[in-house]
Amino acid sequence: MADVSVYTPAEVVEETGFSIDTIRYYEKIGLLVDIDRNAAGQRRFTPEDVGWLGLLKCLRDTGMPIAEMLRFAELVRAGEHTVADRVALLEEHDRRVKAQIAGLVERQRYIKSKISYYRSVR
Amino acid sequence: MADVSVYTPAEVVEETGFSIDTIRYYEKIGLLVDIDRNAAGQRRFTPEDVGWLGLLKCLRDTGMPIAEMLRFAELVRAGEHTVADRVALLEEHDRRVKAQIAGLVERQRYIKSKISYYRSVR
DNA sequence: GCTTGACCTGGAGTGCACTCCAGGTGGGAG
DNA sequence: CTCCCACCTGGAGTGCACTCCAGGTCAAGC
Repeated sequence: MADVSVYTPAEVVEETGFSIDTIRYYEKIGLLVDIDRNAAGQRRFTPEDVGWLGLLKCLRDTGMPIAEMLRFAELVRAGEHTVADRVALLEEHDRRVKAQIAGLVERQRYIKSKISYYRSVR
Repeated sequence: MADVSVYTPAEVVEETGFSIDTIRYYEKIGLLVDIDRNAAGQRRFTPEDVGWLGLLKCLRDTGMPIAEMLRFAELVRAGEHTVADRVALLEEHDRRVKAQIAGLVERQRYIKSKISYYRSVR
């Protein structure tokens, strides 16, 4: 029976929705550090790694550029004394997400009005 | 006194928020057709052109790929009998925008919870 | 009349975020 | 024992949507 607290690459792909190539890429650029390896050199992920990838996925899918995720990753690695900075970074991002949603809602109104217009002339 | 129903490239940039390079690029790939020229070969846009660019901006800013804007542009050019197809295309896009907003709202919750967590351990 | 600057063209270059590939290793199922 | 398959590496390639550049034209304000 497999150790449920260790994930193979395939399991992480399944779990996070990232492709294996993306995960390797993230490790290469330093978004992911200190990933365990088995004797054969294959990656073995902890639940913490999977959780971290989940957060990265959330940030990526809300439009955070990699450069900023990297800054965040460095804050996390730097230790507890950076918690305030992390909060600041996330709050800034949260504001951008809010603006993004507002913009989308606004534009959706325009699209809907266009649809109504087309319906009226059909 | 300038004719208010004719826009220079600079005015269109001001009006639409697109860069002049993007506008030329859109003309090159066929998102923009039959743009008037003055004697010197410079572009002169009509209010209709500006309106069309405004719609393109909305579609672009809600994530529609150029290939699909191109399909839409072709429908518009093909004439009145494509109105139903245009509605279908816009409705499909509208559903994607809706999903996008929902995803963003959901992820924003996660970001906010992360912020709360950091605040609690600070 | 001259300068300035907005505009033109074709084509090359950029930035981002992956994605793919060749060539190779190691371990478990049959 | 052999096959297969998941995995490995470094590095090249991709797709999208612009963005920039060199070299040139024209029109209007001073």
